[in-house]
Amino acid sequence: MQQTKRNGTEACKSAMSSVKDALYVLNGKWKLPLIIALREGPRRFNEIQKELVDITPKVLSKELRELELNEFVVRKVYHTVPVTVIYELTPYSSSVSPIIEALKEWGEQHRERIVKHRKEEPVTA
Amino acid sequence: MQQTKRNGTEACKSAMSSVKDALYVLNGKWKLPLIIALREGPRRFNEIQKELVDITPKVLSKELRELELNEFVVRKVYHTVPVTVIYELTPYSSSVSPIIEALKEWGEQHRERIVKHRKEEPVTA
DNA sequence: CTGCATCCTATAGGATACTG
DNA sequence: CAGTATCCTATAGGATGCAG
Repeated sequence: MQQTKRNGTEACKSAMSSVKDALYVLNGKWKLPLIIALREGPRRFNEIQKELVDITPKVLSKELRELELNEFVVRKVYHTVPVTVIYELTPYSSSVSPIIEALKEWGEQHRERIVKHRKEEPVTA
Repeated sequence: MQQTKRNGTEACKSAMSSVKDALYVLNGKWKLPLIIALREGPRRFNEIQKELVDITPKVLSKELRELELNEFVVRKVYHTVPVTVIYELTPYSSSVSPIIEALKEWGEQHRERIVKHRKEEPVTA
């Protein structure tokens, strides 16, 4: 089976669809930051909201539900008065650590790169 | 400096903001798949469109412009008739490879996990 | 405290048709 | 061939207020 035309190779197609799957599950602005926050330990709704700074309760609630569905997070309810709800990571959630590390490394380096570029340029206007 | 309350640690905050930076640049459905496609070699607009299957010219055009801005891609124009335009990856683009690899690995494993779960469950309704 | 209900805006992304 | 123009929908995400 020869590859005369410049079609995508099988390896490429496979990589593409796996990456798409991953992006589909981890999409959005908050999923990964949320997991990062919970890596510090189990947290209550309000605590999480404070750590993520700009997230509204509605969005946080939705994100937590989606993370629960994908089995990254478990929700534990304690029948105190008033009720206490604790969110904590599952063991499965640690499977995304390599992704988080890669993004973290890259984000740091990219930021440095941007800053350096700015310095090399004359002041604009 | 003691950590009595359950505030986010500095390490956590730093990780979170780096990851956010990365997500900001690599956001959307197509950026990473596009880079994966171009790893096979330089491509013309229409060739890329075919490989990404479902992308429309408008969206492809926009994504390519953004990748160019972030210096992942260069656009080369050849003044043939009709004009030929080639997109190719820059050396800098390879800095995202660890991210792509991590997502690819995880996407594969996650898919397997889902399939296995399905098998273990009785048929729904 | 832990969210949900409601309303709203902005953006992503798609369909279709068209131009140099 | 390599896009642009126009129009459209769906979704993300935010603001505010309220309920158990």
